[in-house]
Amino acid sequence: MNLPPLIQSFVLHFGEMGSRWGINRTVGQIYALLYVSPRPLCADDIVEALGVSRSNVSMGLRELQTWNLVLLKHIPNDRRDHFTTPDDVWQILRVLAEERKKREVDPTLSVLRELLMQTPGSEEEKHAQARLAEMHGLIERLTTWYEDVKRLETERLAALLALGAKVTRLLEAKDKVVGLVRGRKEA
Amino acid sequence: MNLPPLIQSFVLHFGEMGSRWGINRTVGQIYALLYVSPRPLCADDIVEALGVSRSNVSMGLRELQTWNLVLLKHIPNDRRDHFTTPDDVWQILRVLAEERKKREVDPTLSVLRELLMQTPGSEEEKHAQARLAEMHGLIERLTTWYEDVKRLETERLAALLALGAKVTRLLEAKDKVVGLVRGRKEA
DNA sequence: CCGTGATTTCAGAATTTTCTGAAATCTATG
DNA sequence: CATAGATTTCAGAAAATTCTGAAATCACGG
Repeated sequence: MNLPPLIQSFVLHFGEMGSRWGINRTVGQIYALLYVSPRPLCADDIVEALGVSRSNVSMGLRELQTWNLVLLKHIPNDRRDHFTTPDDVWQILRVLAEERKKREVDPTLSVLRELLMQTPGSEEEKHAQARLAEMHGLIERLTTWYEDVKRLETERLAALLALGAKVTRLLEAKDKVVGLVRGRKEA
Repeated sequence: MNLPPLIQSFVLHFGEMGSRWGINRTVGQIYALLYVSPRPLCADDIVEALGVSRSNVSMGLRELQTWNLVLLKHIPNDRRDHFTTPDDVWQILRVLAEERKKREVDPTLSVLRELLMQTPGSEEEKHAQARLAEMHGLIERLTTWYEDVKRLETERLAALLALGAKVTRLLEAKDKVVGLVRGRKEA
């Protein structure tokens, strides 16, 4: 690997981080490299930059494509495929959330649903099912919330984030208004 | 492994899922088992239930403890340590969020900060730094939002979740009110 | 402070994952 | 449709991780 020091540090860190997630070191490094690169890179550029085998890069790019984390760009008069990352970081966040949900949450949800359909054969299983129901309930709330907010445009989403816990003040205000209206009606 | 079928399915699924995260199969299984168990289990109970070695269970429990995902319970007149999971699923969610942040987000944030302090040595590094700044900005927004909402009591948090994207309507309403007030003042 | 049982440690075995190089396949062009 | 360059596949090598059993340590009651 022979990269400008700043870029190298970032790439190495991402590689390590990658292995703390499900993705392996090389995949993390490829992603990081593409992320900071000012222009799309072809597979050989990556081989050169990271010092790993051509086939490893091919597999890594493949995996990143299944994650929708890299895009294929064609450079005029060059037969080779070139790759970039989506350049809007919010877009990246969305993609990441979507993919992780698909891989980590959805399968669990469907197993839970299935197990909750079964008739428990003992007290032990009855208790287990109650616990599964709790977990299922929580995950379902989280995912419907996610389905909701993921539709927001970036700007609104950013506004929401910026507001943070202050939303609860809005909520309180709303409750008060609703309370007042109810009170008046009931009077 | 010799468990009631419903429990076994859950335990096995969690084991598989575990390896999609950073934790290994056994750790996932131990967690799942404790989660559905009606009473605290000791290490030997787990060995028996999962059919893995005693030392493996010891290491697994250790790891789960560093994640704050299992609690030690003492059973009167029994020298052995017994373990459970926190029983409120919201609590579990909080713990999980906190730990993942600590392990996956914080280190990245600090690397980014460090790299952003450096003086870029070339156009390439300059561009890279700009990208890092974008990433840093996004992550920072997300974490401050998280720091904010994690302080909410469960009930408020649930209310917020239930509201989902509808919060934006509240936001719009607020904007309108503020706008009116401003308009009046300026007039 | 000894003995008993619970727990942890740790070196190496077993397993899984990652990576490579050679061969196969694909694809645009003359 | 032959060729050359680009890309992918895949079997096995290399590396990393997980798991085990034996030994060490710990901790409590007598």
